[in-house]
Amino acid sequence: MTALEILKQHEIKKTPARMAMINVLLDNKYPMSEMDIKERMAYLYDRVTFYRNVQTLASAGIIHKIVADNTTVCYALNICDHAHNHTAEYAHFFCEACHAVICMNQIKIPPYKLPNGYKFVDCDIIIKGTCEKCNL
Amino acid sequence: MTALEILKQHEIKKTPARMAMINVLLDNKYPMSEMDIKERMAYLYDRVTFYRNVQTLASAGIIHKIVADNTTVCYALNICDHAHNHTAEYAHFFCEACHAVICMNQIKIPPYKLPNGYKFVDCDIIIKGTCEKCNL
DNA sequence: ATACAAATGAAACAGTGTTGCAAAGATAAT
DNA sequence: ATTATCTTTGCAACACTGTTTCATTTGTAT
Repeated sequence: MTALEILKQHEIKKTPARMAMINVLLDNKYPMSEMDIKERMAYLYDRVTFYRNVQTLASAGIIHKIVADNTTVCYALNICDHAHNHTAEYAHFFCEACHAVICMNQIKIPPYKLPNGYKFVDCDIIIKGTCEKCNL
Repeated sequence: MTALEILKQHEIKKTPARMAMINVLLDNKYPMSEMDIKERMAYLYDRVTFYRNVQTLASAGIIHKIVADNTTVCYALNICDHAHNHTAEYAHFFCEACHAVICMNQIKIPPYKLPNGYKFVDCDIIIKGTCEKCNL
């Protein structure tokens, strides 16, 4: 999937800022922070445009936001090799040592039973600890 | 449990700022944001002191931080009516309409199996939706 | 009462996310 | 091709969150 194909498939207009953003995310396997993305977008980067496109791409289902911690927010493409099911959701791992955010494909979000009157929309699971590399 | 008893039990020095903070949390059942707490602490409030005491009280196990969303962070006492087990952890519900953060005692965090090499420390589950009151 | 360590408050700063507005770019119709 | 329209962009300005530094104050044990 190229950035252009992704945009066309979701009927979102192709703009340089969006193309650059998606391409940066395509080039990296792991979820990236605003800073990570900014560093790789160079002159095409404007913070307001970035946040507006985060909104646009997220509500189109192209990317999702991962809040690992209130000071660590990452963005990742919704392309999962292992499933085409866009509604399936997964836990994320946050390494407290290197601050990497990693998608835990193995850990799916179960169907929680909320008390009467509550409506479920979404669920985020953040598992904190130390990652493979940091445990060596 | 009074604020003083809580501090003594954890061998944390009694100071006006800490007493006020714990008392505000004792008076409210639901997790509170910095703003919520500030509004109820009046002249005793200084932001730096607040954040330092969040650290102190959290690492002593008196309070815990709940990151409902990157722009919604709440703090709550670790007093659970239903259990003395401090290591047990629960999911939290975040109402997208009124932004209330509610402890879901019913939903415990299961023992997730991480891939080899990963070390588990902690886990946060945030369930998003709309609450009782907002669904009326 | 004193002495020492811990806690506080103020100023300054960095990062994140938003709003308003004018300019630029894309789209469609004539 | 030209105009009209709508979307997107980029900039300035702002609000909020969280941290660092440092001088001063306070708590507590003796």
